[in-house]
Amino acid sequence: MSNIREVARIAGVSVATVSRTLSHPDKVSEASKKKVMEAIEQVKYRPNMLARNFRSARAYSLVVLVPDIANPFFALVIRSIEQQAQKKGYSVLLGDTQDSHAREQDYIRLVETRLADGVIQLRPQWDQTSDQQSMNFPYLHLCATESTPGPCIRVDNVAAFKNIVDYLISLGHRRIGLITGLKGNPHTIDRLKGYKQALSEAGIPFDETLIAEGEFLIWSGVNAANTLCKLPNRPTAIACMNDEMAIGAIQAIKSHDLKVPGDISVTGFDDISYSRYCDPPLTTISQPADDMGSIAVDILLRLIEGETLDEEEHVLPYDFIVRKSTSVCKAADTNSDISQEPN
Amino acid sequence: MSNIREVARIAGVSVATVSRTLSHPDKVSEASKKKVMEAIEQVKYRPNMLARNFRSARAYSLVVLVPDIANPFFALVIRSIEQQAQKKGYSVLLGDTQDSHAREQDYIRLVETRLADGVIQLRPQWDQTSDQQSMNFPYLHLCATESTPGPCIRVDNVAAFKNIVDYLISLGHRRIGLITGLKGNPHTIDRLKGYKQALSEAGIPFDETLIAEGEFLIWSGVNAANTLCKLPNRPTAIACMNDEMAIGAIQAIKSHDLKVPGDISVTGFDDISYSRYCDPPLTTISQPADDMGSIAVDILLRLIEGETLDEEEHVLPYDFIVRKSTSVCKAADTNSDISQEPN
DNA sequence: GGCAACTTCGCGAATGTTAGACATAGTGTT
DNA sequence: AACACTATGTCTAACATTCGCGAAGTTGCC
Repeated sequence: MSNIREVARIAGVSVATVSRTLSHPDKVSEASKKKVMEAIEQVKYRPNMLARNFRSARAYSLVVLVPDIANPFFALVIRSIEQQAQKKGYSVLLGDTQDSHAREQDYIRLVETRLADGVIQLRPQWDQTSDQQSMNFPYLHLCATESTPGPCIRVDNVAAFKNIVDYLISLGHRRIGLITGLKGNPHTIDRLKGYKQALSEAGIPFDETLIAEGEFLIWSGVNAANTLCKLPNRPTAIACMNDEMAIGAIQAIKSHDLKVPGDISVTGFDDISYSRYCDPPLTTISQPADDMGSIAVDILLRLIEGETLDEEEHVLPYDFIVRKSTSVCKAADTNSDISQEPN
Repeated sequence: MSNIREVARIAGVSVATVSRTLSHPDKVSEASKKKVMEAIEQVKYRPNMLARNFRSARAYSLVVLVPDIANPFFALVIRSIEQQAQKKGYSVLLGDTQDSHAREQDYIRLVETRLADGVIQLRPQWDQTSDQQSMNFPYLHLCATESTPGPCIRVDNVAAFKNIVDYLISLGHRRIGLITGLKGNPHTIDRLKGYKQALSEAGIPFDETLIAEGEFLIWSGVNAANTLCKLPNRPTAIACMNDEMAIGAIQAIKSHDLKVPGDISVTGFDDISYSRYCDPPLTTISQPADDMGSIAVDILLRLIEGETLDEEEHVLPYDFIVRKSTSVCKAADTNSDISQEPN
């Protein structure tokens, strides 16, 4: 396999000139450049990037840690990360951790051993104490929450979820079920906060029995919705903490011979592509997946370059999307304790 | 940052012993190993893998080329690839090409420049002539078709699709619509072949007007199904070349005030997770995504090790999954030219 | 013509690791 | 005491590239 020396020999220049031609073309005369390019063409030379990276002590690659690539929202974000990274000359090392701490550590070791320059973490930070002190390398939380320490990008989950519940209340709903993620998950915590804020502002008492725990997966939405449907006084609306659970919930509700939204309104979160095409199409929150990915790469590269950020936290806007899975509460008059003011 | 020399100094052994401890532990006494490990712990030494890879002329990474990571079937396969690769000590470089030839070439260059050891290609091979002669490095087609050259893994798309259409015919359907992928796509070609085989065996003439072209994306399923529903003599069943188009088709059919499967049966292909939860749940073909991924990694690693394969083509089994989106053809008696024999 | 400033390029060092050749010391076996 | 074996050290080479330094050449200006 041809190397830089052979190219230099054929082009009749020094090894350094070949190197400069490829890495700093502005420092080489046109004549030399031409000779070098011809020699490269002739022997089909491809620079050995392993050597280049070794010499420059940079891997030009990023690790993306994701709990599950099969989650369509994560897939969208990663698609955007990959695109922006490639544009900037970086590769993406995919780390699907399946929520395993050990697997995550394996990928972090890639940075410690110089095989990657930084990490974009898509899993939210569960416990504040554990990791961050040891993360003395470029490390960025995407899909972060209010409690995330260090550099992060996020949407305002509290406000977004409050937005949804406000809307359900404006439709006359008073008994609003909630399908959460796992209890300790920061997204669960933030969105639950939004739910409670909306209820509290409307003067609706919080009712523990209307809360069902899920795991952000379709089947867990099915189970949780089944529980809620069997309540003696079942809710007239169910807000789900993501679209997948909402899709599962819709199926479960239908299996009880109830109509969506006629008997129970349902909402999601994320706006995955299936939300638009399920029956009925889902009212949900859209997060700016593309922007999140590209901004994350830009910020991480600045960290890699050694810049210090003016502000660690970047909060991006979300969209509230009303589709057909929500409607006015038919049983509104039975909850007559509060006057409703639709807008 | 600490290097191997410093560890050797602190442990009071030679550099060679440290290297041996980490790379060939069986050649080092327990006592030395202990000293070395303690020194490593003390200075938080992490071997510089850039140097190791450079020295061994191996990147220990694989490129996975995928047309679109947001396709849930591809996401499943990649999840499996990543898992198996990590188990074998390899990293996965994600290359989402969005069907761009240029982006694909960029990733192939990673192998030419030694930053990756091999490629797993999830896009099927469109034109036989273009690439393969230049692929003189470990290169493996996953999701391949009958016409794929070189090492490949696939299911029998022809037989699988014939299986679906056979089933529809056994339910009494005679006018069976087809929503394809793009015309030149090898998956389209293979599955169309299966469709035609099934019709031909049943003595049903092929009707060009029942074929609608899609792009394997939800919205294209919507458009194609709209076209088929507006036909003067519309089909009683629609076979779709993947689940996403089937999900779109179901929505479109419902928007024409038709029932699925009452008026039109619908089938998919891939068995993505939403197929089980859409309304009605989808009759479809399940491909062994996990096996495909792990087998692909195993084979590619053998190619990287320089082995020659006994057989280049690996055909894996598929499952035919009957759910609720298909039913007996109500209009069967109007197609009375052929006696039906359900099984 | 002389000098400064700039451009272009070659030389040699340096990067961290591993492998191989070989020597040495220690241990246990015959 | 001779031998085999293991564990370890020493030393050198190798990997392909980049970078700092300085030499050589070119241009511009007075």
